Amino acid sequence: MKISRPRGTRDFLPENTQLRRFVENRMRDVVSRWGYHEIITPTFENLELFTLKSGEGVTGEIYNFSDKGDRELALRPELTAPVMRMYVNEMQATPRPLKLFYFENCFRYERPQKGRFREFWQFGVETIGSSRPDADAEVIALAAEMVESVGIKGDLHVGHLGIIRHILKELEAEQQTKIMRFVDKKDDTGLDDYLEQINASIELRNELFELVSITGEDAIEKARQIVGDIEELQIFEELIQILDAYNVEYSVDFGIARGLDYYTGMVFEIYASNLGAQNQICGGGSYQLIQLFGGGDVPSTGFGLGFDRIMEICELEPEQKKEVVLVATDDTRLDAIGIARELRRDVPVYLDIMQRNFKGQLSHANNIGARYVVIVGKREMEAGKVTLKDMESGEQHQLTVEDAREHILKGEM
RNA sequence: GCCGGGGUAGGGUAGCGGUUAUCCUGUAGCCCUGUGGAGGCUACGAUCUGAGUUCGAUUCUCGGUCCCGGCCCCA
Repeated sequence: MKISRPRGTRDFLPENTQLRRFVENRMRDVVSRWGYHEIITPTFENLELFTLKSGEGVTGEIYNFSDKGDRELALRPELTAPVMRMYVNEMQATPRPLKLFYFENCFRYERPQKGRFREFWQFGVETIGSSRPDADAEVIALAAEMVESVGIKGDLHVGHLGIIRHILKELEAEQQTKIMRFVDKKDDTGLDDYLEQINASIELRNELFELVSITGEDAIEKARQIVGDIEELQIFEELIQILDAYNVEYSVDFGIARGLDYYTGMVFEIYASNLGAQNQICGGGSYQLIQLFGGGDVPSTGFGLGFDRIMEICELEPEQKKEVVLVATDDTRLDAIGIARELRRDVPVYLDIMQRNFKGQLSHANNIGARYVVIVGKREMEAGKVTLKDMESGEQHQLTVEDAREHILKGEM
């Protein structure tokens, strides 16, 4: 009987894995150069960690289970909450701000479709301890650079929840949430109907529609005409100035609502084309979660990148390793191991373990696309040398092991 | 949770009521025990699953499951 993969999971074959690691390392390079440090949290947590902050619908997608001690656990559906939990548990006395990143798999019980799986990878960044627009801008600029670093042209939208909330502040919390949902979905007719239903004032309606449709260079000015010179707008303006200094391309979009309610101020999203319905590759903003988990009143800003979606559209190609196949005969098999050990100091060496004959080894080298073959035969051993063969041109020379190694490293013959 | 389209060797496919289930590719080996890629030969290897209809199902019907896409959702 054949056992298949669980639904929504994937196997990554060598070629694909190599590409994934390559892309991952590109992004890792970027965050490291920005002074962020990697952390690892557990694959599973107490279920409560994830149910505490989220609303209905969300909890239904958690992979949860009880263990043999009847503890209610859950495979992490995301990493922001675990990171905040970690901060509260053991990093509260660390000098602020903290600049952290992670690259881990997450699990959600959802219907798989393009760019969406039950096990997926998230690359994320969190800064903890600064409520300044400087932190927000840095995080946005970092996200933009990471996306760019893997050759993706993303469409970055930046907004601020404080501004739309200012318009809605007279309404009940529940009504605000509903409105934000419509705004986030860009569902204007649904929004209009809802405003009608709750008897919203004409002013509010006009302001709201105007605000979410603002675009262009003078977005801040336009917003100011609608909501007045409120504090949130000043902060947002400062953020925009810093973003300009980073030389990041973006559009102001007050219609970003980010679905959930724990975001407090700045919010942003990055979209990519060619991804069907799941075109968002990155989302983030500033939030307050630490108090919820029993810590102090510490502001944070962060984002998560959907790594699998990035892989879906990423066109990078990793540099091909110059793999060398060592070909030996029966009587030189043991000598070959010694030579392999020398070469392996800096080139990947493939050694036969099938006791294939000479021809078979060469043929296999050809099949796996080896660039070079190093022949270790009786004749070579007697001369104290090896034969280096270029599989593309067929050219070959007898050289010392050291010379062969240098030729291979330089990629020449 | 809802709506479409699909599942035949490892990969790609043909057959659409009765076949030894087709072909290509792959892998292993031989022809060929110190020189790969071509060719020939041999071996390996498949009807997603369960029920029903039928003398007979890979083929038709229904359920399940998995894949692909869309809706909902998306921390």
